[in-house]
Amino acid sequence: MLVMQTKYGIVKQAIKSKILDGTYEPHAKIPSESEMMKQFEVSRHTVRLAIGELVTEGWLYREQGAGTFCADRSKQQLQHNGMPNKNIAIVTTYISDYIFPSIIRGAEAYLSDHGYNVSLFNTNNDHEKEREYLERIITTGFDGAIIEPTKSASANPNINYYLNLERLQIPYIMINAYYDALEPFRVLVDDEQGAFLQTEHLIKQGHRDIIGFFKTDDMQGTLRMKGYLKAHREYKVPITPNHIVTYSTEEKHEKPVKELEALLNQSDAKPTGLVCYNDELAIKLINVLRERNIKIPQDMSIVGFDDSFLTELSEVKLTSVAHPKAELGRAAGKLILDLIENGQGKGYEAAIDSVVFPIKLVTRQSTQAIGEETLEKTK
Amino acid sequence: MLVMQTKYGIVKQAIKSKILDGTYEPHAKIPSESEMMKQFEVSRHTVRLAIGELVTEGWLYREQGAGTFCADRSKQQLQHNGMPNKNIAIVTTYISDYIFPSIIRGAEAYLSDHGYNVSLFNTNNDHEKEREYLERIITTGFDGAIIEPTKSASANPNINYYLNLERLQIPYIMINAYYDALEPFRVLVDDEQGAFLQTEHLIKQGHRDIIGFFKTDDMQGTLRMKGYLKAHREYKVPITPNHIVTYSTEEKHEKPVKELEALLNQSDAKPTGLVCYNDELAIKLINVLRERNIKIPQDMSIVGFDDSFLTELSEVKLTSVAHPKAELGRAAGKLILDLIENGQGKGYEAAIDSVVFPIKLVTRQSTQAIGEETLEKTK
DNA sequence: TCCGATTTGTTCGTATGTATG
DNA sequence: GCATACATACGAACAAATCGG
Repeated sequence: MLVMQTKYGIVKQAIKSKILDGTYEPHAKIPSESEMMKQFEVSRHTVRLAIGELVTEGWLYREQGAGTFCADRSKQQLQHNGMPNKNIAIVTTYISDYIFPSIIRGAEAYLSDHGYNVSLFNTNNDHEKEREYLERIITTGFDGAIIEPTKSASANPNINYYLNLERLQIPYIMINAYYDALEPFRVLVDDEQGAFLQTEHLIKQGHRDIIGFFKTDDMQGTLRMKGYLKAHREYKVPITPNHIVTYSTEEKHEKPVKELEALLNQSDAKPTGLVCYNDELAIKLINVLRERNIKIPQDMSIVGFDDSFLTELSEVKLTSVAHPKAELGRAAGKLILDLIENGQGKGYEAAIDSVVFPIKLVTRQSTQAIGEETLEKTK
Repeated sequence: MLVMQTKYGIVKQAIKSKILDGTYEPHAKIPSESEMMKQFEVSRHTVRLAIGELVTEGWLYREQGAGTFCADRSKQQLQHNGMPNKNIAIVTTYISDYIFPSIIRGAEAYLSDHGYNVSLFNTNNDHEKEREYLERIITTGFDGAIIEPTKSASANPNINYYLNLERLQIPYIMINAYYDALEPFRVLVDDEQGAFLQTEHLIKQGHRDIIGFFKTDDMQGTLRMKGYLKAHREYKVPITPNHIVTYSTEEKHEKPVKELEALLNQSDAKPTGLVCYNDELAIKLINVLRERNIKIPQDMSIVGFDDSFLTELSEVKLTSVAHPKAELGRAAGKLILDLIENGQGKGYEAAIDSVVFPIKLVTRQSTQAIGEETLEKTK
């Protein structure tokens, strides 16, 4: 649904949300007009306008003297069912992220081969958008959904929608991250282990002052930070607090670069290694280092994450952590089809289970042991 | 219709009668609200109630500032008994191509905002797959399709499917390229002009031996080759046949690199400039040059195509040709909605038209005039 | 059956915002 | 810039239906 800037639109959306997230069950009475007036601090006229439209759209019905009630859409649904065929929704945060297309492609290929259509939605990491799409998944009648959670590190305001999906027996799985409270089926990469490998690699090469850059508004970032810390503890390397740089999606273009520059300018505990949230950031930081004539890997070792095509692009090939991207999408497609075709009711089928993908380090030229001479590159 | 005792019911009935008896013809303006107030001696609110219901029932439509008009009911019947849902298919060749996500995102954002679901299909540039998806689009009942043609340079064995789409009045548009025989609505970048700009730029800087690399299994590549040739002719620069390197999708990882190496090894007519099919190839070729210690731009100028984020990634920032990617997707979304909601039957509506996006050259550091000293980079 | 409180239904008045021509 | 027309919003009053006591 489009963004409603008008008051009645806000009221309308609020009511509709409570229908879709299951707060108002079919035939249950919704609050009276006067209650709504207080609740939203609007006039009765405005409340009536909102309710009126929902009535004409078939969401509610009114009974004079009695109240306004939630309509039972389940019956109309059969008649109304729009998409006759097999449809799966994929909800991601950013379609454009350099890493996502592979995952989407993997899922699309598998699902297409099994006769399903794949619809794409991207939330731009915005909870509002996520809600809008969950509403659409419920109303349009998708057979299942593959969802990358929006802002997975923070509490999710749309929990009720997910619970309603379960109530309506629309299977869904989460990829890359998940909301703890839901305990959904999921397909993940072992992010903590990944960052552990990044950090361990540098520690074993003698690095002690290692900066970690983590995007912490999603679960992946916080897990990777955990892996970074774990490696330090396990190898008894003291942790310097300001060597951990966290940033949010909005800050990704500015903050890490600025923080690195600040850390390079200070004299004590000069960093010799960088652990990056992903390859994109690593490339960005390499550019910063290049401008300061800091040689890689002689003066600074740097490790990326994702093992994307970016690792091969730079002059110095990037050491990175590899995870199977297309396979991850494929596994997600397989899991959701298992759920649709076999398992009704979460937890029923012991045969169906979440998947955690293993991860490994791919060593290239952007890291070396402290003090070591660079080997001449041989092709 | 039953007798309406309420005032708004009377007004409503009166208006409806005049529609049914032909007093108000389709698209004719009906009296304004204030006129109705006088005529029926009721308040404005009452008039609005009456008109409002007629609008939701599809008898009238309102335009702010202009007036209220009689709807054309004859056409709505056809649309209404069809599918209640809004679904658009996007068929691309490669979801994973670094340039595609932006286009898909642009289209997805626009279509989502207008309440449509977007389904994704990728053909891997395989006609078989394309056919499979076209079948699915027809049988599943999509409202429209945005299609990037598979192997657009060669004849298409699935022409009949496209013709059938037209017969079934399922609107479709093509992006990036199109099959000549169909003359579809389309959203394109001016590829020929783009390659003309690439080549012209080098010629004006004194380059005479310019290699052009073109992927010629799609229309874009052949058009770009045309632009390359046109620039040579226009500036009266002789064309060396083996300075044109063509390759297919399958060959893209190997052939251009090998051809470049072969051309560098030969002694006569040493190339001083490279015109690349896209940025990805340009970066790949830059790596080849780097291994041979050929300096860019002193010894070799190189121009990319797409103005993607890759241009900023390399040590030497890449001169490239820019086209608006997300806007192209957006325009495609807009065009298909125009066709769905307004235009039935191709060619009918003169208001709806194909779009060709302008293109421009973005000069960075990977090109310079023959013999010129490199300016020191200043930040 | 009636009463009164509650809830929706109809109607009027008024004001301000915004798009169109 | 101006008048016109629809869009949104507040307030008030009374009518009609429902429901519990």
